Amino acid sequence: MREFMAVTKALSDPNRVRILLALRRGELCVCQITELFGFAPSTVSKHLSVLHHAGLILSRKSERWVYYRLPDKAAPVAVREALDWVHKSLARTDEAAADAKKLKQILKTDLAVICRRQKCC
Amino acid sequence: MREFMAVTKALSDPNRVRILLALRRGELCVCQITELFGFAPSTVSKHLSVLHHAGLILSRKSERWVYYRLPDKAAPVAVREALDWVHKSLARTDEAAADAKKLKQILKTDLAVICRRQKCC
DNA sequence: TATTCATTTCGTCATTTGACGAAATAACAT
DNA sequence: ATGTTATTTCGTCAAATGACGAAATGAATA
Repeated sequence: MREFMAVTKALSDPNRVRILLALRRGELCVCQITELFGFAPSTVSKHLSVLHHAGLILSRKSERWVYYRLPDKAAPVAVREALDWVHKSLARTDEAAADAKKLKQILKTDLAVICRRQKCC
Repeated sequence: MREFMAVTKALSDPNRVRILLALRRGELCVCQITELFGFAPSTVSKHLSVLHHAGLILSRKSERWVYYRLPDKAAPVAVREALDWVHKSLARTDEAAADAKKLKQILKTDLAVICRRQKCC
């Protein structure tokens, strides 16, 4: 029950759900997600922490960056079913399409450039 | 997306999830659920309203009482999958068992008696 | 060793949430 | 009609949530 509620609470914020959808195509680092949403890095980090704590995403550190990704088949059943449900319900929505489009542009740009962009202004 | 978030927000409170589990065996009226949880009737009513708004439960009025129940197969796919996920994940937990046990006692008692019990003390 | 930099943690603030009791509502009983 | 009663709505309050910026962390680089 505790774990289940961690998942439902994680899914109860639309921006966290957007993150799960954005990760569909593969892992992303924090600054890419920050760029996609236009939030402060600390805000994105907190959302990622909630998702991670619920087991809905995994993390990996490489060079300067922390990458987050969806778990593989080995994930607990409850987690896998939750993710399937999210994707089946929302993958074809306008919101997911808009995010996917913006993400495509972000992925064309060098990581270091994106990260530095968030400091100024 | 709006509807999906209505469902996830409804599922993000443990007491609302408990209500969904309690309805597994069949419809219940508000005062039976109130008796089961020990909350104020207004609190239970609010929870039921959130679940109803998300499409996770249906209501029916009969005599003095309002009965709530889980939707049938005709429910939207997103709703049905959410309910399946909840039940598959939690039906066998200790919490669900404890509620089911208490509910069994409540169902033995006359409705009018249960409702009146909530007024006093 | 010191610096840089991506990320996280912490403190603050406005908003939302979940609890309650009191009052309103609506259906039934007298 | 009047009163009873189950449920809902409303207003209030404490606690949780989500946003931010500032400061801390920790790994890579100079």
